Amino acid sequence: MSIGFTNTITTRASNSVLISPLRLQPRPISHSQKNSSVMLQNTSQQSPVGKNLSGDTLPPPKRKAVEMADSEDESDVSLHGINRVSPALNGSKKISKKARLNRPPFRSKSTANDLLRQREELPIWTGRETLLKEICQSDTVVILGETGSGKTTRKHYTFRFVLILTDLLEVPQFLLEGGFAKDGIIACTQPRRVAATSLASRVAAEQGVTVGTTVGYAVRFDERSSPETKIKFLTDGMLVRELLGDPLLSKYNVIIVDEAHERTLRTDFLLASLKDIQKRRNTNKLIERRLNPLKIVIMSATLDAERFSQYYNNAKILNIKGRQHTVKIYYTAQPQEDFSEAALKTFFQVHVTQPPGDVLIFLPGQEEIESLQQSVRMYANDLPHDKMQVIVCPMYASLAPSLQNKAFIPTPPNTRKCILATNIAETSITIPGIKYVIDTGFCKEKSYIARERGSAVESLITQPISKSSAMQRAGRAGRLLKCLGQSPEDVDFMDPPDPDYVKVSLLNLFGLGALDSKGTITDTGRKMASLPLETSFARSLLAAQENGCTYEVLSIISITSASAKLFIDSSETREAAYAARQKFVHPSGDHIVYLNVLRAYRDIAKQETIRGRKEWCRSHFINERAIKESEDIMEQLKRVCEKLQIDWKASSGENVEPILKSLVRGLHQNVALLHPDGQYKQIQDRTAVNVHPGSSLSGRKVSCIFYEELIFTNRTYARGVSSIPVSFIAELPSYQFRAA
DNA sequence: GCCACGACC
Repeated sequence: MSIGFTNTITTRASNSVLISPLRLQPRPISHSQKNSSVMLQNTSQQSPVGKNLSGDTLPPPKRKAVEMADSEDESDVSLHGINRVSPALNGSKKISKKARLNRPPFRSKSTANDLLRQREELPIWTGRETLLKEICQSDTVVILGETGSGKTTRKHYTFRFVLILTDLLEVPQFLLEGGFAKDGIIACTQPRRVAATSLASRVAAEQGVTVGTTVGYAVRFDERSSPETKIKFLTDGMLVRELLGDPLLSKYNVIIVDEAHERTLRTDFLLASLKDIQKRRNTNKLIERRLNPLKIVIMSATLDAERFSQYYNNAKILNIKGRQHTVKIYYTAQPQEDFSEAALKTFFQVHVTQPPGDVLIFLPGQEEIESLQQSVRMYANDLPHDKMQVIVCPMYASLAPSLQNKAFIPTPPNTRKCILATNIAETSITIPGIKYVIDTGFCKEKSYIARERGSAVESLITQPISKSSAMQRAGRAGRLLKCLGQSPEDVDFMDPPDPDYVKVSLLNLFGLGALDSKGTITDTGRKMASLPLETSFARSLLAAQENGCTYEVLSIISITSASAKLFIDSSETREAAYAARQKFVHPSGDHIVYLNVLRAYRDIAKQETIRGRKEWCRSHFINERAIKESEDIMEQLKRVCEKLQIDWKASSGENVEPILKSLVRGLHQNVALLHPDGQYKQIQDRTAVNVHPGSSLSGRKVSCIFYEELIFTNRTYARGVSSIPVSFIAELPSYQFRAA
């Protein structure tokens, strides 16, 4: 194995196990490459799905099952067929350099007609009629894309790439072409924003329209749809939000729930709501009111399909077998100590030995991506001139959108794109032209551990549950009188949340004033549910309305709701950053610091150029992206406030008392008192908390603190901490619970 | 005297 750069990796290898040249093991996903087949078959009645998945022993198709020999050579591996430039290149393993250079940029070729021809070659097309017929006949259909023989997680990822991006993407278009959108919209929900937006662009291109016309999308802060929109991709959270305003989702004829197997609380809640809505809409009474029956299409990639089917009254399961070997996956022969280095080597091995095609590398996080990005660039520069160029595209959620887009830009001729992604791309990103996937295997393991740790933490778990049940209550309350007073225990979840957590969260909602003592939603609760915020901050905002400081509290909430951290923090710059931050400090603690930063930035923004703002942020170690995101959130919150007739302009000026009072109202459970032994103890259960060293209150002792969240590492740390007089908490319900 | 990552509204 000769890779010129192997010897030059020294620094990191010296203190880790030196990796001998990697033995690559290309493992096709499908166990039966040569004759992989397409099955579109109803399997729900007679045979359990599991049998079909476990091997090739599918029962003889009862209905219209279609089998098709795989006509594609294995080396033709374009997702969507996008990088299939000319038929001459198709399927040929060796592409001459000349041919590569002659490749036209594919964008000019990607007319809707070309795309249609490519689409028609997809396996799922052979089962198009069956699929439409089934959806026509049944209220609910479950589409299962099978994962092939082995079911390791890694294979699973790749499977999703292939099937969802090629075949399952056809489903909304079939429905459109099959007339399901004549007087209503076909919705397709996605768990992630980037999936919703990129799928919309892809389908728009295939339909030969621009995004926002027939094909559109809706995600937070970004909606591109119009009255003519027929296929709408949206995040599941967005659809839940629409539920609040339109409890029967009346403008939708079909709702496709993609990636249903991911089973977050949001999707579970959505699935339960859809089931309920379908029951209501598909009764005669409502048909009289001219509401179309609702069709539900569940797309799942796992054996969960059977459970989905049971949940929806034995809905039919359509089993799609697709070309599953269109992406090669490479593992290293042995587990690698230094996965970054292993990934680097593997990439260049692929690069110098394999035919054109882009490479996707999964890495655990931003840091690893940034470092690997540098390494790849460095080594790519040293490659002989007859090798392909390398373009490195980082891809992680907190990356600026413009930089993220780089990965979606078609790869120029004689070039290989190297996409470095976190598990943002794990499921449903549409990156055309990916041919090789290198999975360090690390991101999954890491996140698994994190999740275990997370689930041990009560406060982290109960939060989303409480939010969801608040919404659910609001959604139900909005429906009509008669649904009022339904308790969340009555909602027909596939897997009901742990009753203990439900109890805790209901108690919290009661403490926030969102529920009355009978468990009925209050006006306050209804308002809270219509704010796109955690329940705690939603309550803080309403308190701010009473206290006349909505502007300040909105600002603070916006900062804390942004995904990026406000302060840039790394061990090297920590001291400088600390010094720069001093000009924003306030004796009360972190929340007023946020406010001060935001105020300062807004002043700067008024007079400075974009470059000036950047420079200001840099010199103060402030993350401008966090500020921009928070200003986006603020704008959105302002609009919601206007709808709810909350005056967002009310300001308490320099008086911080009402601000802190409002914040602690929502965070009433996150309060700790200083005990004589010098430790802070939570008022609820008297367990000890420590102020996080990153907090401006670190090292100071004050009598009473409240905080945004607890982080459990070696010790229990409170982050986002402010000091308040003890008198502020006397009237808080949690304090009264404690006394009682 | 300090641990992530990712996702949604």
